[in-house]
Amino acid sequence: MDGSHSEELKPENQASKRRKVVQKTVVRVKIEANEGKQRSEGPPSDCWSWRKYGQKPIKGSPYPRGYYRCSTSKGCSAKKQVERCRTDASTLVITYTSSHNHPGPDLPSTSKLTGQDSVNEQEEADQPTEDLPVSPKKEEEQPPEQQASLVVNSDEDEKEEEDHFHYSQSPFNNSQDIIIGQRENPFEESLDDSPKTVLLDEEPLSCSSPLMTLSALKSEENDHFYDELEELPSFSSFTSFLGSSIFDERILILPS
DNA sequence: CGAATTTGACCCGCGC
DNA sequence: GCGCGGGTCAAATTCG
Repeated sequence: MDGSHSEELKPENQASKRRKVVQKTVVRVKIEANEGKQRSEGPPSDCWSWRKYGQKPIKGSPYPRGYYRCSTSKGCSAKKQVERCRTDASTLVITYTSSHNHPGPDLPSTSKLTGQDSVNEQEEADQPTEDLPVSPKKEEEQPPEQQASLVVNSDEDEKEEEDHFHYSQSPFNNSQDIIIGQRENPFEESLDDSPKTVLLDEEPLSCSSPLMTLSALKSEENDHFYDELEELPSFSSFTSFLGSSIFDERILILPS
């Protein structure tokens, strides 16, 4: 009844899911320093709002994978996948797909940032449902050095996974270490009721942080840049700047 | 009442 | 050609 005509109703959606050459950013968040205290929750991602649109158990992993979509903007095709390392429950693996087509949730440029103009921020508002303006470009010519590192080969990382979090200190060539609000994982809610309350540094706070600025900037002016390389040398600074408890690893995955 | 979340079902790509 | 796994959508439910 519903599967008859429905197939022709969402051709694009399904097609979008196909293994096209979309770039993925894998962020590994090691949660351990906070232990026991701030187990509130909190998508370590950015301060954007994510709406969960699905969850599925992953083969070989005792933990399910959650699928989130950017709810800040309806036209935003930014997606995020949150899962736990099957070998290390303390390691949260977040995979970002696509990028945001709009500025932050509520901090477009209100902040003084670096004083410099953040560009006209948000020039999107053009392609609401259209394809991502930054995806279909030409990611076929990525520097080989990018995908050559550790990180997930797309399907062979399962065995490396264990070692990954170990030597997350990969060269700046392809990965930057950034620190973002670390906290328990969303899965906690399943085990615990998860009050979901802001205890200490909540997302909003992070937004004000330079990190947020980076993200926002990246989405706005580095839009095209982000889809090509996403090389944020500045991140390195942040690493040293915040480097302390947990470590974040941003890996750009470029399927050839 | 509205928005967000949850769960199930469906579909597609890939491997064997 | 069939099966498996992964990903997304849609409808229902729950919370604010």
